[in-house]
Amino acid sequence: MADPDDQELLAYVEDVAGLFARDGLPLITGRIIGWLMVCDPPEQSAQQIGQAIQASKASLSTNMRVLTESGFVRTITRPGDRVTYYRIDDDAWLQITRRRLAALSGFRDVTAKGLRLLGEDSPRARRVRDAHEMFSWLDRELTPLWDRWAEMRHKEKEP
Amino acid sequence: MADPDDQELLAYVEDVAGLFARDGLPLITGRIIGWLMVCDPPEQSAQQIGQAIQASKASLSTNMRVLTESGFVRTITRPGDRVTYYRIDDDAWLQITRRRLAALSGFRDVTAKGLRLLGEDSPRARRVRDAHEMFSWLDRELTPLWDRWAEMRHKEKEP
DNA sequence: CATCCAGTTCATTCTTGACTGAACTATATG
DNA sequence: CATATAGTTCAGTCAAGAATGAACTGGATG
Repeated sequence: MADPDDQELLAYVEDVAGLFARDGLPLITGRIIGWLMVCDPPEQSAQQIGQAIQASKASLSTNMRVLTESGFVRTITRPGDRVTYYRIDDDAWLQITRRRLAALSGFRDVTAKGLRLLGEDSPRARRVRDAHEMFSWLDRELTPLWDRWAEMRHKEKEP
Repeated sequence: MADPDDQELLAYVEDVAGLFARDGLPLITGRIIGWLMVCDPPEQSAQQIGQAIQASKASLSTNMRVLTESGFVRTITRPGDRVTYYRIDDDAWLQITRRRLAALSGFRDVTAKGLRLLGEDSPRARRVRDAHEMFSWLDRELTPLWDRWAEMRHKEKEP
């Protein structure tokens, strides 16, 4: 438990990668995130990551760029050291989740457009109208939802 | 507005298809849903759908099966008529959204597994632990969230 | 300056799965 | 019964994009 063997660790990394793969993300991207969640130390060079998950330098380069640009992974550099180290952002999962939920705004926008196209009150627009009401409601729920999370987190730190 | 021209309609169908494509769903699947949201009448045969969105009989057959099996589309049949008509389910978007949110339970399960692997209280598990707390909390929020939706909907019908 | 190596870029390979045509099954109609 | 057509199935085609090897860039070191 203090030191889980590599095989278990890698199996777990595959589990994490599987989560992302279901949403169409490349396996390697998911593996990197999975590895950065459990590796020791938390900071790893591209080479270390590549060895752990068996991926090429080129793949690492591409994927690390995507992950850092999207804010899920942070880079650590030291003067006099060409090597860049990567660490999962503390809020990576929060951000992933928030973005997934925020994507629902896209649905609401499309239903809104549909209403304009068919006429807000036309009988033909009923299907679009029903969906639009649901997405609008959900969107309004999301802000207070994340407010509650922030509040809860705040309380935990100062009990 | 009463009768939007075909070009606008098809452009809109592509918008809807785009929403689904972002999650890795085939374009045709999204087009079918999009078309069934705006078509007149709401019931359409596979042939009608195929003509509208320019897809083959074979594609229609496969996709209609997937969509009906997952409960997003309902079939309508009439005695003495070999043709099956399809209609979008009234709760299709609700179901799609609920399933998307429910998928977050998968994340929670994986973080739970991670904690068992690394040891709940070990410093090394901190990253997984933080994520697990967030997903657990979110999962607990979802039930009351959908309860509120049911309640709101109920009130609308009986003011 | 020469060397070494981290990291990037790009052309290429390869896998995956969406989509279709065509053959086939089954049901309604004259 | 013969015909026409709705719907299924399946082998084959094709495109998208994930992953890589190899060539290249640039900073650190002796």
